[in-house]
Amino acid sequence: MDDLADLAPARPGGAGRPRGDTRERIQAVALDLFAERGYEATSLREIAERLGVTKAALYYHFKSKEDIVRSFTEDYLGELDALLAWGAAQPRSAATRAELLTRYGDIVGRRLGVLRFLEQNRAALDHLLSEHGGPDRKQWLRAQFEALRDLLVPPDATLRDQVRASMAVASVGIGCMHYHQVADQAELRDIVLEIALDLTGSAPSTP
Amino acid sequence: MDDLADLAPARPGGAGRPRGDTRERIQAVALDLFAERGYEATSLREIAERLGVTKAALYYHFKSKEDIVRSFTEDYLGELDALLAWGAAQPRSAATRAELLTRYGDIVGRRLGVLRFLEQNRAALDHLLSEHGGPDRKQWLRAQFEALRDLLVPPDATLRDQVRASMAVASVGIGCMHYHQVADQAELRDIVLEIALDLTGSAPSTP
DNA sequence: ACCTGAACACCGTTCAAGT
DNA sequence: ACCTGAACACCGTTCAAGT
Repeated sequence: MDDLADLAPARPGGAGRPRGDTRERIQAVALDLFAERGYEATSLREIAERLGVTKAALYYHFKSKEDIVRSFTEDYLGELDALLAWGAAQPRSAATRAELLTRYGDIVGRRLGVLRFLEQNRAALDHLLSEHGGPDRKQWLRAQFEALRDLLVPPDATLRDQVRASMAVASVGIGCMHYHQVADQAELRDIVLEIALDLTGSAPSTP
Repeated sequence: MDDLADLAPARPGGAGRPRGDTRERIQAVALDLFAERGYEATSLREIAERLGVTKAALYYHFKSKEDIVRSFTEDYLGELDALLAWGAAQPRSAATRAELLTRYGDIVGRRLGVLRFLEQNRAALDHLLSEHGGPDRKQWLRAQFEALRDLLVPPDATLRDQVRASMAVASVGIGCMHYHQVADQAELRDIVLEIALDLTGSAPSTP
């Protein structure tokens, strides 16, 4: 049920296994509470109490509340950046579009917990992610969203095609997230990609 | 600007307008800040300072911070409830679907500021709107979203058709909101509705 | 290395008191 | 009716101190 398995601490100190798993437990509890009740509405006291430590103890593992968020979002954001870089280097063909949407679905599908957190905390995020990437990183998520959309349409696309490309991107994210509890995730992926490809297929109005 | 006290009654019977417009100014400033920086991240001190009053003054006009939110969301939520009630009483035809999506677009288009606030503050909202409607009103927005979706598909619809209907609803909201700055809003409405109707049109797989 | 206790300024909320 | 000043418990954060 948790997708935090791949969040290794990457702590220095040679070959010694860091026996304290407190850091990872903080991440797991925080992602859970932040996604469910919201980032601002969740206090560090709640997180600490759930783990049986004091508030101050959290500050040994993370330098701030925002830092906890970064620790489980940066991987996702990095993968998205990589996808955008790859897409920018490809020809703007139908095959590229299909590949972009498929890979995007993979990234999203692998980190549904993080995506749910992002969706639920949009307002808090612009303020949170200002460190990631450049300096003027307000509206970060939106910028990434639009970058992906722009790879799906020619630079001079009509408003109609832009909107349709936007909805293609949104379909993948919203579809995977909203239906994350369905049994057959492979079927869901097919459905979502069919919608997304429909929307980016040129076919202006011919039946 | 002198002292001749206006002993005006200040309460002309029925729904008397309080001559001070402080209440509405609070609403406007709050909606603005809540949508931009987020509900939790915006303090009452900021709102009060912008209006040149003290924090405590806000509590004369609203009984809590949440109450300010309710004051500008209840109209929108009421209209949605009315639409759902209307839809539930209609036959589940293609004409009804088109009408539902069109009316939904009208409601959304008329209150983009509120919708933007709702989208940006999803996490805070479940906690906020627990008063509205019944007692167990957690996940309120989601419940309304799914109710609208369910009016667009038969009760035994396939997963594919359910997902497509979800995306139809989402298209209207996201499309209107994401492209709220475009000049020709009528054109946008047509584009968004075309997408939504495409997605709810039965056409299983025939091109 | 890992954590605590006490302190800091700030938050939403209340309330007696002013006009 | 409309607003203020001071108080309340809580928040994120810091830091000297403990093991």
